[in-house]
Amino acid sequence: MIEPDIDPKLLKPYDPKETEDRIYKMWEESGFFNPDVCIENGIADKNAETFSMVLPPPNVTGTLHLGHAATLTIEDIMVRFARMQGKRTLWIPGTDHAAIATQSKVEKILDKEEGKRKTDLGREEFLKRVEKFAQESHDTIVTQSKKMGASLDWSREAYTLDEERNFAVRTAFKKMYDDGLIYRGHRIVNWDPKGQTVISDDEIVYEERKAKMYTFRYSKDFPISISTTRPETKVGDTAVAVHPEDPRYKDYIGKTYTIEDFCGVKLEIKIVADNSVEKDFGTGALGVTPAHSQIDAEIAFRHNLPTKQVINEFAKMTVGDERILNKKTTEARTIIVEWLKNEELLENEVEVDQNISTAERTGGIIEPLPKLQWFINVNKKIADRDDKTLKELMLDAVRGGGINIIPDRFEKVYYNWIENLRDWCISRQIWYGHRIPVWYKGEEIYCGVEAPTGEGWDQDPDTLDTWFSSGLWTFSTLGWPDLNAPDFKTYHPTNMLETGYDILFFWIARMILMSTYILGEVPFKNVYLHGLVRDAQGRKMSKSLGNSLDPLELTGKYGTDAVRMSLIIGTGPGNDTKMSEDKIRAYKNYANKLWNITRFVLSSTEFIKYNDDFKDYTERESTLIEERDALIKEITKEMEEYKFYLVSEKIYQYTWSRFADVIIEESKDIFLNGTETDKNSRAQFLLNTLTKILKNLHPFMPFVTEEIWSLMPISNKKLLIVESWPKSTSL
RNA sequence: GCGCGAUUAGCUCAGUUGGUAGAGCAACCCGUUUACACCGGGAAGGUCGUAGGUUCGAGUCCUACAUCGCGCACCA
Repeated sequence: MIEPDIDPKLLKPYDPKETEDRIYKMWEESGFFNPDVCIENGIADKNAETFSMVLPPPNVTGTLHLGHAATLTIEDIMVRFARMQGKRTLWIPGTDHAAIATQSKVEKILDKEEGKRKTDLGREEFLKRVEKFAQESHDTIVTQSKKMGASLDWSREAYTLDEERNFAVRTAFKKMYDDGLIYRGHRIVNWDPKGQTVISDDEIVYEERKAKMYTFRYSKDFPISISTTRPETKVGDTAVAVHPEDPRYKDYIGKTYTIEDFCGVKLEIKIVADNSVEKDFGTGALGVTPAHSQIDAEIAFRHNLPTKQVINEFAKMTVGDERILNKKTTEARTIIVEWLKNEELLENEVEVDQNISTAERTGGIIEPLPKLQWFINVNKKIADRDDKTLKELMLDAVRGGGINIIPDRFEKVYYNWIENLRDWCISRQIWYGHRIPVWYKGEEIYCGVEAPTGEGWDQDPDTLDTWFSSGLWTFSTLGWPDLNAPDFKTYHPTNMLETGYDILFFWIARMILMSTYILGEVPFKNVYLHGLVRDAQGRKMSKSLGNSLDPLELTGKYGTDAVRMSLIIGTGPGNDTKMSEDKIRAYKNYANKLWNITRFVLSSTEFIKYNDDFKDYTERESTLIEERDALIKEITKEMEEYKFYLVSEKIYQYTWSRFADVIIEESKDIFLNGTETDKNSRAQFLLNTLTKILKNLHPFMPFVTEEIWSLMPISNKKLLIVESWPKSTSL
């Protein structure tokens, strides 16, 4: 049955290796990833509806993992669908400098390979190393993204730390500074002794551990016992707080006790009454350490208590005699507990579960310290924004319906986060990042987009939290601060922000903050949150478990289309996806099935000339078309509702179980025994339906569909990537 | 402590406004003069986490509870 003039390619199984790079190159050369080119070529009307989206910029800390592959796939599906609908479609690529993450990665490499620390190199030389590393990571990321088939407009690629973005950052900072939203303050901050920097509340990861809670008195004649899991901080206590209504301690309120020798340290302890103390917790009395606890600092503020720092940036003791001075906090703890025992001051010790704060990036145990840092005030009323605070702006953006979050249960999570939000600490004591645009000269302070003129100005040595620049991403990539930049005018607010739910607070919330404040408009109209990619047993993929799958290895083995399908099918928004090689294999087979379907269809319909407008279908084909078009209608609606997991499965189902197993099978009989009319009708139908399958499937499996498309006997073909999404209006 | 999610065939998941359960993978049987063995045909497999409730009717709605996972808060 196979005619000799069919493309010989089709005689062999589908070979993604031979196909994918060639196809991607063809797309790139066409320029169709760029909406301007699409308009020039009449693919999108110059006034067509827009669809714009930024790619969540991957951190330049190495290579892409399956989570990135999932992001790229979901977004590429959205983008290809929009493009096929004739929209002016823009998808912006970029990478994130990821300040702390990148710097600590390079520090590790430097230590491992050369046994050096960053201070051995100095700021300038160290930064060169980081930049080199970042560049290499960037190149890998770009190659991998292309391998996934992502139809990103590379001509608009951006970096969170490049010139344009730096200018945007300085402009945004200056505006916030002038509006009094950015301030410098002496506060208890989260200090990471390992990374030697401050971090924000959101960069803390809690780890549950067993700890000992000790109950003791400062001295024999001190009237109240207190409990703590950190006895070493007690050398910094300046008060004991009790509940005002607690009859046990009422008589002591207001008195001050001097403890001459607490393991070599003299203490002045005042008894204060504070409503924040719970009577029923522990002894009902709380030793107040204003310098090393956020809550204690608040109590100290209310009662005007002195603050006494006893721990430094290296988590070592700064007071006491040789027993504890310069000792690590953990060593000092043991020593003080021993001392309490010897002095018979320790009343009991109990094992408790404790959540310990660690730094997300370095794993260091957080040491609360009083430090002078830069903050964003989230509770200050902003005159330009109807006297709303940043918190209120962020709340209103979602509550008012300007931003729609999918799945919507995350809206609650978002509200909850905002309600608990405190001022955002934005300064970091690391070298890699945007330098704070503030200069000092003696008592003078200057904030500006450019450095001040004149002699003797020193720039603040700190850099900004990486999320500060990420927060500007939807508009800093579109030409802002130039409000007349064509991209900014055309594509902002963006239509969609698609990312993993794990960075809802880190990133999405910050973009909403920046955009509603700076521009007075939302950064995006829709948020689509996908889940984590897990292994077949549902475990998180990690190097230590040895269960992580490398996307490049998988695409090499099974083809990109198969990997994409397996990342989509069975994955609703907000739910985690389980990945296994078995699953990918199934879709590799599917790509090949499609290939063989094509082989049959092309070779058995060579006797006709394909006519896209063919009308003389027999009864049988008319029924089949009705069925097919009902499906197209259904999946088009689901595409618009972002239900890609349903669409991909339905197309799979139709092509395999219906088109191949039933329709093609019965076609064999028709071509053998049918009338000329029957044969014609069937041949036209097969070709017509195959073209529709290819179009519907293209966003999901772009490579194999584009390759087959090139073999189709259709006149006036464009590349499939810019063909029109099928309308279900035929007949 | 507050909140969220999950619980449906061995595994992964669908199940739209309530009408007595579906798909893929795996396993089982049969089949290669066939577009495709990266295949076809067939059969098998579920008291829908538990207990109540609403309803003519519940996998679907309501209430408890259980197990797992997650977020936030607390963490003296």
